[in-house]
Amino acid sequence: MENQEKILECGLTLFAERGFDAVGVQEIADTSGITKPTLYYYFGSKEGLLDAILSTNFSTMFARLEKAANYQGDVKNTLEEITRTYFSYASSNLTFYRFQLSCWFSPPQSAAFKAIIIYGRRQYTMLENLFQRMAQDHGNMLGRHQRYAASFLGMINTYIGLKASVNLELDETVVRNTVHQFMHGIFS
Amino acid sequence: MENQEKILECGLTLFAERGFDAVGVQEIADTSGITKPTLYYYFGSKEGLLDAILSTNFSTMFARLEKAANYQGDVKNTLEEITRTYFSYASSNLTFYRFQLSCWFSPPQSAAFKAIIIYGRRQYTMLENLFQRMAQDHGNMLGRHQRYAASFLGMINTYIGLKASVNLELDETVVRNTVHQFMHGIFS
DNA sequence: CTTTTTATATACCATTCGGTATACTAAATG
DNA sequence: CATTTAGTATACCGAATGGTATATAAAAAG
Repeated sequence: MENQEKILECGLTLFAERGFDAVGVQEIADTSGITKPTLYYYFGSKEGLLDAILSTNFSTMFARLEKAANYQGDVKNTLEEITRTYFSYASSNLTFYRFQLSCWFSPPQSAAFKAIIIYGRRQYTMLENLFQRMAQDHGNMLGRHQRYAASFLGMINTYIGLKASVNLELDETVVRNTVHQFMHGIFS
Repeated sequence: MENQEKILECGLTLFAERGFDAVGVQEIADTSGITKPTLYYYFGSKEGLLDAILSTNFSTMFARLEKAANYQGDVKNTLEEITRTYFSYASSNLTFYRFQLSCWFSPPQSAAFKAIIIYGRRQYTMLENLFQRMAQDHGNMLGRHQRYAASFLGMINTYIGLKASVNLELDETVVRNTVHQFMHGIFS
């Protein structure tokens, strides 16, 4: 494997285990089998490495999500497809997904939060736009797209958390239950 | 204010702003208007200070929660009372509540996570016991207390998150909606 | 009154931190 | 062949890290 990829992979692993601030650049270099100047050659700084880790991993996630968010009139179906995509991506990229969540919940002035905020906003924007399109067909959803986006993503992340903490298998039943429960919260 | 309390307060503020690892002991001492040996006299280590911050703040939260978790046959009422307690505590102790959440989502080998794990477990245990008592009256809840506890707390934290991100007022309506939505997820 | 205990500060420790100046090598480019 | 460019390593930097040995002052206890 190329040195650059090796650094990205080891960086993610170490950050996900102990956190961005607790891992030193030296340790990342040692684990990757390279030296510090090589790391700085590719990523410029420790935060540059974090940015690169988030950027590369999120790009594949967003690619899948944007396909799933293709609303054509069927609310339930679209929300299920998005939920399925989140569950599937989180299941097969659990290290990254958990790390990304830890960044999102990090203190507001921490490096981890500052680095992830654009990707968090991008998820919200995608979901808000989706709920706005849905509201054109369902008047009772109007003007609530922000809350829908936030609570929908919160619910998805709750169930992804259940996978780790209670060994919940994120199968098709859970997908349907999640969306069913969310829509009941909306339409009643 | 006593030096000890001052350190606890400044420590919480700084940790909540930038994270446990990113804040140095020296800065906490300076902000508190004391010197490092004084901090080490009271708390022994940086992690000792973190433990003390969590311990003192959680003790009041658990005191309120355990009163609220007094199930006497009315599921809806009890869950609403717990939700109300969480919302109320989080609203009036937002700095601590957000910091506590950031610790809970921290990487598994980080100091922050190791320090908070016993309080996280205690919340789950309290909720699991509650759902187990409820299952004695409602057979269809049997054997699911772990998932109920995790998803209930997840839903509560999602709505507390909405307060910060979308300015959602956590009033009585939200309390009832949260429990209604959660129970619909259970009973259908 | 002496002694112990509590609470505080000065000054220091070794180690690690993120980051870099410099040199070297191999491959591509002219 | 000469030169540039990409990639890598040695050896170093000042600053900050968590933590402490020691001294001191006041108060409590004998």
